[in-house]
Amino acid sequence: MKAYKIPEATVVRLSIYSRQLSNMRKAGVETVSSEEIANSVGVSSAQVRKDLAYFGEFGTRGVGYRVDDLLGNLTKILGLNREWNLAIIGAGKLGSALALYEGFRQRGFSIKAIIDVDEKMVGQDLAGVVVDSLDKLENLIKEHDINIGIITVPAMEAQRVTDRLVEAGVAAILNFSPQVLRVPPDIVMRNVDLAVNLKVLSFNLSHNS
Amino acid sequence: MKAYKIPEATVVRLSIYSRQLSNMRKAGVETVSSEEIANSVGVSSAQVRKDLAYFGEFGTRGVGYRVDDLLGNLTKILGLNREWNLAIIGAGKLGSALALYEGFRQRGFSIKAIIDVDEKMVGQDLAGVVVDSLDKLENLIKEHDINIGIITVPAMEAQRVTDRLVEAGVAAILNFSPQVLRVPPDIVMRNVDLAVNLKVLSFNLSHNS
DNA sequence: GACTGTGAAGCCATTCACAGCT
DNA sequence: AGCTGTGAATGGCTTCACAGTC
Repeated sequence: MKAYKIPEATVVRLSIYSRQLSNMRKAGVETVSSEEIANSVGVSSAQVRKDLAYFGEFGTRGVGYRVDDLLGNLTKILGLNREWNLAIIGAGKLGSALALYEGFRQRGFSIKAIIDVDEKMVGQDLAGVVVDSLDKLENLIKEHDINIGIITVPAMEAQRVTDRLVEAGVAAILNFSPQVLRVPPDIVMRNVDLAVNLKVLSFNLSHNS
Repeated sequence: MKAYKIPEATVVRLSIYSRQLSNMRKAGVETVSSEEIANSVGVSSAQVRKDLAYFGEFGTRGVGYRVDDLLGNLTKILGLNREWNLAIIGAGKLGSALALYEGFRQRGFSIKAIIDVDEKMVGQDLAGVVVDSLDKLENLIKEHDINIGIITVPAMEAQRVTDRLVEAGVAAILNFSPQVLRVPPDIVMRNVDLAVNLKVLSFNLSHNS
C-alpha cells in the first residue's frame, strides 16, 4: 500500500474526524454532512471533503455520509483495523502516566512492555504490565513484536535508547524527550515536546496585543 | 507588539532553536552558523535564516551568530523574558506527571495552582504546590494572575472547565483532553492529543510499505 | 573564502465555485 | 433542493541562488 502524497495536516485531521465520528455513532447519529463534521472539528467543509477525497468517495451526493461507513473507512485508512504493540521506555512520572492513560489503551494500541533503568521501578505493575529492566530491551521488543517505542527517558539517554529500539526492530518512535533524535529514514518518528508547546503559547501571547 | 504573519511552523522551530542554542551555550560554544543550527535540528540552513529573518538580522556575514546574542534575541522573541503563571486543571495521572515534569518547571513558566474535583486529591502536595478544589478555580486564577491554563481533565468536563478558565481571565489554554474546545477568538489555544499522535504513527506505518 | 540576508521561483495546502448525483 | 466530489485559483511556506558583508 502506498499513499503518494498525503499532507501531514490531513492525516492529523482524519484522526480527529475518526474520533468525532466515533462519538457521533455512540450518540446514535446515522448520517452526517461534511458541514457537520467540519463544525464539530472547527475546519471548513471543503477541507473535510478534500481530505477524504485523497482516499476515495465515501459519501452520497445530496445526502451526506453514513457515520458507520465513514468511520469504518477511516479506521482502515488510519491502519487502526489491526493491533499495534507498544513499549514505553522510561517509567518516570510521564512514562507511568502514559502507561495508565486511558487514551493510550484504546482500540488497536496495546502496551506490551514498560522498561526503566531504575532497579527500584523494575517489578512494579502499571495497569497490568510489569516494569522490566533496561537490559531486557532487545529481548522484549522481539518477544512481543513491538512496532512502536514511546520514549520518556531523560534527554541525555534518549538517543541511546532510540538506537537500541531501532536496532531491535521497532518501526516507529513517539518521542516525548526534549531532544532531536536521529533515526534511519525508514523509521517513522513523531515528537511531542511539552516545553515547545508552552513556548509557542508564550510567543502567541506576546504578539497578540 | 504585532507580528504580522509568522507561520506556526516557524514559531515551533524557533522554540527548538532556542533549546539547541541553550545546550550549545552550556557546552561553551560561542559562535555558530545557520548550517550548524540546521544540522542540530534537522532542517535546512536556508530555513533557519528565513525563520530568523522574520524578526531582524542577528548574525554577521562571513562569521555566523554569537550563541549568546542569538539566544537572548530568541528568548525575547518567544516572550520568555518574563514569567508566565500556569494552572493545571486535573490532578490525575497526566496532570500530576506534568506538575512534576522538569520540562514544565523551567525558566519563565511557574505552576501556581493545581486543581481537581476529586476531594481525595485536594491537599496533596505536588512539587511544592498544594492541590486545590475545583470550586476555588476562579479565585485561584485571579489571586495568582494565571495566564495559561493546562487542561488534563476527562473529555466530558473539558469544555466546562475551559469556559470557567476563560471567564476567569486566562489568556491561553494548553489542552491535553481529546476534545475540540471552543474558545473566543482572542484566547490562544494549543492541543496536545496523545491518541491522535498514535493514530498518525499508525497511518504512516500502514502506508510505508 | 565564508556565511548571512533576501528576492524570486517552486512547491504544497487550502479555499473557491460549480458540475454532477440523488 | 441538497450535498458531494473536484478542477482551478489562491495563498502560504520552503528552497534556491546569489548579492552583500566581513
